[in-house]
Amino acid sequence: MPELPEVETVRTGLEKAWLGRTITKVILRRPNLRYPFPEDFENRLVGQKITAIRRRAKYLLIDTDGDLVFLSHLGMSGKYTIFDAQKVSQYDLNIPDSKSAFGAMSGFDGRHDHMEIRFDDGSVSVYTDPRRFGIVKLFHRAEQEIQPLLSVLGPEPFDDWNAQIAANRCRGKRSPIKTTLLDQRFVVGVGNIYACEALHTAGIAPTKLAAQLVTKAGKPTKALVKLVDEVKMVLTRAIAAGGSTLNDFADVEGNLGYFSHHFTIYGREDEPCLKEGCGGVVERIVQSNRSTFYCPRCQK
DNA sequence: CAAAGTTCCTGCGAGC
DNA sequence: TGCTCGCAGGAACTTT
Repeated sequence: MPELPEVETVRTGLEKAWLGRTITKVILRRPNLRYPFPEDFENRLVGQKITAIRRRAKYLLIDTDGDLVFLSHLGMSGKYTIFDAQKVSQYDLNIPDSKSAFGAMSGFDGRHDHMEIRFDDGSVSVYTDPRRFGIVKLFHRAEQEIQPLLSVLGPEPFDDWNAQIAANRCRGKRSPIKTTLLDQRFVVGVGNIYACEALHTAGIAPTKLAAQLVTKAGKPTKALVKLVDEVKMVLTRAIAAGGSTLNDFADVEGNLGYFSHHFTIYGREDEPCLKEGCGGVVERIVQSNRSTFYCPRCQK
């Protein structure tokens, strides 16, 4: 569940469950996700009190009072499920650490519950990730600047990004604009779904070359100005939708997924374009090995 | 067959 | 012409 809006929703949920709490135990049920878990990960976290939950791009950055930063990326299928103390009391936590006590959760058998974090208030958070594309790192706060994963990132869409900055990046670029949107050096947080959505709303063909959205003078075209605006809009709306589903976050069901009811183009191949008066039919193409959904009629 | 993400490798074109 | 550099596109990771 991992584009910026979903990560931001998770961030808010974790803030609610973790902030001010102290970690009493960490259990890992396998040696790695995408990368090996950090050296001595469990012991270093025990006794640490959570002082902030931040987000950078699609990364969650959890600060502790011992000046550690616990970095968590959800990959494609990672999620956290929060069990409060009352819920936890329904489970037997004294079973061997190698086995998840939360097997009944989310319809899974617990096989993919790779990490368990217990807190001093009796709550337990379980990280589940079937595909294991997720990432976990642990470093000192002072080392954050030199983290390779973070140092390559481009601007946050809301804080540091505008049409001129986008134009500077698009200038001379021979990649399609869809591919460019997915490039986290161009702008962070946009993934396959919201890239499709923003291009549709902005009326721009995903195959259009990035360079075509910049004038000879290096200024953004009207289309690029609109696109930058639509990216921010679609992300804002999705965050708002996520915020409204936050109650579900603490639910044992843990069904915090994409806010798919709001998609106007993604996943709608062969269905009618929803743009007012367009009458086109949604097509699916593949760009850089990713599906792109668009309307050939209203996206030029 | 496809899937919401990211890194790494290869191959190609531009330029010296 | 030949080599190097940088960029663009694709494969790979994994399970359902």
